[in-house]
This record gives sequence, C-alpha cells and structure tokens, in this order.
Amino acid sequence: MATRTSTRSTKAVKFVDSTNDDDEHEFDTSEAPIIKVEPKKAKPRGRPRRNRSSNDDDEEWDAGNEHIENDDEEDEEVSEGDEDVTKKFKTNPVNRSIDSVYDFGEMSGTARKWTKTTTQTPQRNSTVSDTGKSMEKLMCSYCNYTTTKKYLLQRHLKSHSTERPHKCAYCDRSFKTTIQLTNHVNTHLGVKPFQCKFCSFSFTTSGELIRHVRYKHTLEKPHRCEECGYATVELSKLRRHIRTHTGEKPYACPHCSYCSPDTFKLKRHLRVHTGERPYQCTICNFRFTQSNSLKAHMLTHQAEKPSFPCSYCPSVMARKSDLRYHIGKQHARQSEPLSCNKCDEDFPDKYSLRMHGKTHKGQTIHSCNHCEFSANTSQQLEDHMNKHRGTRPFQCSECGLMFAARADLRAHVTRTHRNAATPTTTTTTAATLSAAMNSPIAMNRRPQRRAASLQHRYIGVSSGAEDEEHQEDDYRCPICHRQFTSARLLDRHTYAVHEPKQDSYDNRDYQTNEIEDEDDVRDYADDELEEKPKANINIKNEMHANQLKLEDGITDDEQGLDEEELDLAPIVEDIIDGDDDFEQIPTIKSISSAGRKQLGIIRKFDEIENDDDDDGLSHKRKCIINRDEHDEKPDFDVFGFNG
DNA sequence: CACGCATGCGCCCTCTGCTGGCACTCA
DNA sequence: ATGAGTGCCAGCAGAGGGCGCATGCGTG
Repeated sequence: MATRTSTRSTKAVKFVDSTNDDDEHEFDTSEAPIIKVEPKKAKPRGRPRRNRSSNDDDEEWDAGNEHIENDDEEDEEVSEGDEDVTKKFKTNPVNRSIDSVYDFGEMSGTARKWTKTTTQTPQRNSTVSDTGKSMEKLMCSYCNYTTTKKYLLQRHLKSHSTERPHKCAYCDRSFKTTIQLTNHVNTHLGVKPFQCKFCSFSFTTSGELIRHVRYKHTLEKPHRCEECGYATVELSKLRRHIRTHTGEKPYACPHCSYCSPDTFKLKRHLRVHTGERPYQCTICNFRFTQSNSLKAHMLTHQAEKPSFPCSYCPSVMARKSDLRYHIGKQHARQSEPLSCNKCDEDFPDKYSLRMHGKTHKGQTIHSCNHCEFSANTSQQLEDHMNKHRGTRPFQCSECGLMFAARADLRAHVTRTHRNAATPTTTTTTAATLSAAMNSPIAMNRRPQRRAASLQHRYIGVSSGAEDEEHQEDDYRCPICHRQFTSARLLDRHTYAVHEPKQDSYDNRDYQTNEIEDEDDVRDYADDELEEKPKANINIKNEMHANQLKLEDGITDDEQGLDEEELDLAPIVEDIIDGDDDFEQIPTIKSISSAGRKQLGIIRKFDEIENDDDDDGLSHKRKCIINRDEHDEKPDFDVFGFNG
C-alpha cells in the first residue's frame, strides 16, 4: 500500500510495503535511481517506432540505461556488504520472494528473474562488445534503427512490413506474429494465464502481471522525478507527472480555451459543452458530470454525514474546505483588535466579538444625534443620517432615481421595476448567459445551478466589456488578480489559495507576529477544555483536536494554553458549560440546524409536501423531504459508504 | 520462433480542492 | 423588508493509481 504523506505542493511520497509492517521490509524508493525525462510533445496514436538515432528515443534509452547501471552498482555494493536496496531484497520476505514475484506459474521454468533480467539487459547504445572489440553496425534502410546483429536487423525489417498473416477468428484484426494473435484471442476468450502469486488477479500477458505486482505488491517504482521525488511504476506516468511541472497541456478543447494535460481530463471537460451527465443518483435521479459529484451528492441522502467540527467553537462543517474557511474567517486573530461598537471592549477575532455581542442583546445603541431615531446597526443609522444630510447615494439603475437609504431603493425597485430584470451586475450576467444556455429541464439540471455553473466559467474567462460591467464591484484578488463577484468569494479564495495550507491552529497564530515560539503557535485552549468536559460538544471538539494533533504529529505535551489566548477561553467555557444562552449562540444554532436537517426536520416542511418541481425549492430541501417521507435511511450503499 | 519484458496510449477511477451561488439566520 | 454573514452543495479541474491492449526488442 502506498501511503502518500505529501501535500500537493511537495508531492513527496512514502511507499510502504503493504505485506509487512516492519520497517526493514519497506521498499525504499528513495534509493531508486533518479531519471530525468524531458516532456514529450503529443504523439500520434500508436506506439512510435523505437529509433536509436532520434533524440526522443535516446532520452528513453538513456533513462533506461541509467536505471540499469544503478542496478549494477547495487549488485556491486551487495558484494561489499553494504545495506543497500538490493541487499534489502535478499533479506526482505517480499524481496526474498522477488525471484518468484514474476514466477508465472506453469511458465516459471522459462521465467527470468527480475535481477537477472535487469543486469543482463545489454547497453543498447554500445557498439563495443564485452570483449572490447568494436562491432559492425547494421542499419535499417527504412529508419534509423541500427544493430550489430544481422538476424536482429532482419527481424526489425519485418516490423516495416504491413503483412499480418495471423488473423483473429473472433474479429477482423490480424497480427504479424502468433504470440500477438494468441494474446489477442485471450482477450476474446477471457483467458488470463498469468496469475499473481500474491492475490487472485490474473492477466493476459506477463507484462501486465509484472506491472500489477509492482503496483500492488513490491511497490517498485523505478521512475522518479528529480524535481520533486515523485516515483511511479510506469514511465508514461512520470511523463504525465512532469507536465505538472512544465505546465504542458497539449490537449485543447475545441469549444473553449481550456487545455488539458491529458486526454481524460479533456474528455471529462467536454461534458461541460455536451451536457452529458452520465452519473445518476438512484434516489432522486439527479445527474452529474463526474462520479465524485454523485458520490458527494449521495452523502446528502444519508442520515450520517461526514462532519468536521471546529476546534475553536461548536460549529460543525460538512466539508474540510469549509471548515478551513470558517476557522480562517472566524478565528483568525486580527492584526488590529476588534472593538465592540457598543462598549469599546477589544477582541482578538471575529468569533470572540460575536460572542461578546450577545451580551448586548436587546440593546440599541445606534442612536441618531439629531432625532429620536435609533437603529440596530450602524448601517441603518448611516442610511438614516443621509436623510439629515440630504444626500442620496443610492441610485436606481433602471430609472436613475436617487435614494438616501438602501431600504428605500429596494422598496422602489420592488414597487416600480418588479417585473423588470433586476439591475444588478450579477443577475445581468446570469441573464445574459441564460439566454445562451440550453433548457435546464431538458438537460435535467436545476436552473440555478446551471446558471451558476455558467457564470463560473464566464467569470473565469471574462475580459474587456464584461469586466467594465463589473468594475463598480471590483472584487479582484490583489495577488493573482482574479475577479470575483463578491467580497465573500474573494475572501474565501484568499484563504483557500493564498493562505498557507497548514492546519487551522497554525493559521490562526501564524497570521500574527505576536507569538514567536512555534510550540505556542499550536496551542489552543485544550487544557482549559480538559478541565471542563461538561458538554458533549467539548468531547467532540477534543476528539477532533486530538485527531488534528495526530495528523500534525503534535504530542499532548506540546499542547499548552497560550496565555495570550486566555481572553478567548472564558467564552469557550461558557459554551461548553451548556448554560441557558446555549441556543442563542449563532454557531450553536448552526449545529442545531444541521442536526435538524440530519433528522429530516426542517422548517416550512408542510409547504413542501405538494411539491411539483417548479416551486422554487432547493434540491437539497427536496432531498431532505424525500428522506423524511420515507422516515428512514435510504436503503442503498452503492458506493460502499457503509464500509 | 517463443518468450519475457519494457513501453506507449487510452481509459476509468478516486481523491482532493477551489469556486459560485442558494438557503437560511440574524440584526 | 432588507442586507450581511455563513453553512451547504453542485460544478469542475488537478493529480495520481491501476489496468487493458498493442507493439518493439533482447534473449534463448
């Protein structure tokens, strides 16, 4: 089993022998020879003829030879008694049996051993014999193939022949050799004579078996990227990987500017244009373009959904990325303390401030100095003050009328332009796009999602006139200059893309320069929480925190409470104490809401029962209702979610 | 010539993460 | 009634694992 310990950025990999947990049985790919493979240009279909004189193939040969040379060196090291990779083969149970790894059962008598094969592979570029005598080069008159042996050249010349005398009895194909025909016929008959010694898999050819054994059992990965250390079984996979470094994307979409590094991604992308949605939900019949979208969707039908509890507050997210954003947004310590606008008390993060705001519940402190007006929010007061000042900053984009307050403008739009297109840039965009898209019903797709998806692409490629339209809402990333339609999306983009991909504990404190000791950085109020395990939510958070600690390799000893965060801890205590204000905390309500959804309880439930598809209800709600109507967990496990 | 093996190309799958917008809550 | 905030979910691309099949070539 290959255990990936890397992130995407590093792509470092650790490969562990699945057959034995002992360290000495690890197949240490770190000692695998590093080969450098230059990215190749897209080739026409079909295996190209190996041409020793061509540059591309010389690279292949060089790569192969380097591997072979390393193998030879390893053999020498064994003789010197060093503990190198090859010696590990001889002491490792797996590697002891490496000789039999490629033992093809009945064919074992003729099967060669792996080490023998590699060491016996000749140096193909050499024109000097083992005895040092120079050998005469024989050259193919059709290509640049050269060899020193006449019979090899004669056989090679047959490869230029189009004659295929061996015809398949089951299809129209024909082959040059009987062995080719035999292998092909086996694919018709389902005959797989090459059985794996380690598992029940069988294969048509020996090469497939070898590759399988390397993938599944020996984890031998001879092809290594020298830039990042990624190693793989197949050279073609290494080439594909190298494209991630070079950015080469040779497969262009004929319908848009998208280019793909491989054919599969292009094919998958083309579904965007064709509308093909091959993956259908067996519960609600909704269709998806990707299998994993369906898989994620299936979770919405399940009673037990994955949850990612926040370690800082009782919030629970359904997705890891949402949790990361939540923590970054709510619990990131601000560079400047956040002051309560009702009592001027300072708080280190938004969550603390919000929790503190609860203590002012019922208070109205946004009072007008000129009249008796008072507002709940500063924005409402600001709008009110426009009336005293006589300013009307809010203009109707339909008729040009000016208003002092947002509420007044909205009321005007509702009254006067209700049936007209909403004069916002966002909806204008969606409307423009909606004209161009196919019928969502015909495409078995919810209209909103269809529009959202199209708008996503629209924003991604927008330029020129469209950008001008968005200029007044310029939510542009200052780092990558990408345009977004809202501040929230820009925020989330920043957290997701430009913030370090560390655990949220780290994010929280690395964002400030206040804590210098890295150990302190990993702290949160776990100690405080341990002293007051009074609520289940605390236990859940603690478990999650422990999980994070395990993932980060942090020991309990390293988990100390940073005194600088004590200002937050009392608030957490209040939450976990389960006091009477519990239900008043918004994030608690989030949980409560999620819990209600999990139980199939949702507000306005009765309104939905007479649903006939054009009621504007969300797909999510319909799914919940479906489940509720059945009043039990759906009987399916098509994806093995239940184990 | 048969065999073993390396390799290329294609295909499918899974996991992961980012993004847009809906739906809901609250002030 | 409204706007802001935010959880949830669908859309979709990046990356890699694994296998099917075909072809080329060294070796016995």
